[in-house]
Amino acid sequence: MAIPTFRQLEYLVTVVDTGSFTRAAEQLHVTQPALSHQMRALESTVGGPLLERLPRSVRLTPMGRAVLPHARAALAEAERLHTVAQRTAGLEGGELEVATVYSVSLGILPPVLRGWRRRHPGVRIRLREYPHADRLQAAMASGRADLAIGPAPTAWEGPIRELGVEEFAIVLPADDPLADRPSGSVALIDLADRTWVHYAADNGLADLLDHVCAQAGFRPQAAIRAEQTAAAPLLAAAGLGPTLVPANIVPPHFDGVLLRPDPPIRRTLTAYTRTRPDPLTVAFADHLADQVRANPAGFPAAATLPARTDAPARGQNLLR
Amino acid sequence: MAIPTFRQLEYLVTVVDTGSFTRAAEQLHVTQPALSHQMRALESTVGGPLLERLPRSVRLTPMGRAVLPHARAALAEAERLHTVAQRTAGLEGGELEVATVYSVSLGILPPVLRGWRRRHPGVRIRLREYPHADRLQAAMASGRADLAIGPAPTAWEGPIRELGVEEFAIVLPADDPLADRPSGSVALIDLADRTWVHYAADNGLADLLDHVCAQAGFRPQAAIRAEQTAAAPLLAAAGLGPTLVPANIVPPHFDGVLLRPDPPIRRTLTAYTRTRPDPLTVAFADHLADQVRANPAGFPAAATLPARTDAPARGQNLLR
DNA sequence: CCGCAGCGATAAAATCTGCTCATGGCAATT
DNA sequence: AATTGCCATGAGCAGATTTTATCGCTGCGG
Repeated sequence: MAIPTFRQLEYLVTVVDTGSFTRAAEQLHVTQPALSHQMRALESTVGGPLLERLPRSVRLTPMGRAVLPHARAALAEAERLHTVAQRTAGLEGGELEVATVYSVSLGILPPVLRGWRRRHPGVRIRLREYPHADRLQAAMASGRADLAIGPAPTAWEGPIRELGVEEFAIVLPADDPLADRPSGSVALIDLADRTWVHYAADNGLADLLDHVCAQAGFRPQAAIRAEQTAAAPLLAAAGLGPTLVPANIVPPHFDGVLLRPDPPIRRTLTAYTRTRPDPLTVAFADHLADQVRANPAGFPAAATLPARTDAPARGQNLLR
Repeated sequence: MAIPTFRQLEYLVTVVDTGSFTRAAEQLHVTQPALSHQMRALESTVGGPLLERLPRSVRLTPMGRAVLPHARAALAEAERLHTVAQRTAGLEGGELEVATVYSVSLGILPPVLRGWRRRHPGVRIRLREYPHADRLQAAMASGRADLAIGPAPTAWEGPIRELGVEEFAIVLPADDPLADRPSGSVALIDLADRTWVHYAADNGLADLLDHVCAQAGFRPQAAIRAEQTAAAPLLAAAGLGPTLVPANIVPPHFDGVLLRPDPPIRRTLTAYTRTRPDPLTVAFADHLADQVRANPAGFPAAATLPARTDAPARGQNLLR
């Protein structure tokens, strides 16, 4: 089955709309014989005459009348195709798939997404969350998202963009003996005999907590292992034990206390892709980097952090 | 603006559906480089990458995801276009525009259309009626319909197909002194002193009546000029005066009398087109000729003629 | 009636497009 | 390390599309 060309369909529609081969050829900036040829070719393709050539006009045959609306529709879809491509290239449309770890989607991402939505209301973001940076990296490697945001990947060959440093805090209840230290900081070793609000085994923060405590010379005993990252600071403030969280995921109206670990605990955040990213992904990464630079992921000023709920369900479309 | 080709869109869709360039190329019976080239060309046309090439798979970019549904839709329309063309060529679809004179649409055409509909239920007929054969011919010459049915056109260069002869009858009321002639015929001159049920000036039957009466040696006085062709036999049966009608337009349950004019008055009916007609028009004309040959437009057997109403409005879609 | 304008079809030449074959580079698997 | 899987790129060729030139037909106006 030979298929018509968009060119032929465009010729047909223009001949019908102008009422003549000659005027259609002018309008389309081709010569009349080219148009005549292509009309013949189209008629051969569909298996019958579409136009009756009258001395001073043309007229659709029954087959022509049946075919014309579909010719128009196909051309309209091609036009739409072009329009959505342009809109995506111009950051006015399209959908971006972003993958990240739980803590990032609680911390730095919400204000970033808010800013993005304000500037590019036509672009949708689809977010996928992973509990552990390793799983994020594996998903990204296997083609799961357009852009990953999280701790720097290991042995990654594609483009990596450094966003900044995420700073961690110790959370204690307000009435803890260490809560009102003038320095506002605490050495991990001073919490060695505490039972901790730890994290579920598959959460990357569990590894991090174990690692920094090991470096301080002790192994943290778990009072509870939080399944949801956002629950950890709340449980710690409630007195179940200290916990370690990225400072910027802590809610503003928080009845616990944040102390700086001494020495400080930081983690570099990056945005990375497999290959040279497409324009929309580049634009989003630029926006992300600008926002994080303007609002470093350190200790919160209370006024800058909005109220939070639990992490959104996986794959949920956050915007629009 | 460069436009994509259907081929390129087909390539895109197949790559996405098969998940690989190589398998898509196999499925489409082209080589992989051809496909690779065309994908590159398509991406250049739309202004950005549509596919991310992973080591063992491909993945749509945001722009690719935006574009894909429109690619599918355009291909679907091309397929529909082909389908409707085929259906029209196979007499299963399409719409035919038929032009005729009032008397034909009362007489020979209804059973023809009924038969056509039974055999080709998917084909629609659009009927246009004209009061006079000259107007029918003029309309046809100016491109008004696909096919004309009526008296043979004068000085016509296009294809003409003879259908047969339409026979005329004199209509009188049942109690007319001439009503029960054993011969069942009457010479026009015997009605010379009557006032007639004539036709409106623009009706071709007016010319015909005047012409045949002039040949018989008199000029018919009009008691009334019927605007609707179908009204004439009814008015004559009601006693307003004799009239002359194509025999086959007379209703079956008719309380008037039909007499054969002596000598007989006949008119050749034809189907004609401007140029060599398209397959659907040919098929309809064939059907028409067959039907008229099987049921000549002469004096009716009462059982074969259905009840009738007034002529349908112009341009009304008769079927479906 | 004739000349001219309007209009689409056809042929030949020029140009463009789409495909194949050959090959290279990279990643994954054995 | 060798092999397989997979896409990209370049060169060449055949077919498709367009342009230029011309013809034939119809309609219009003088």
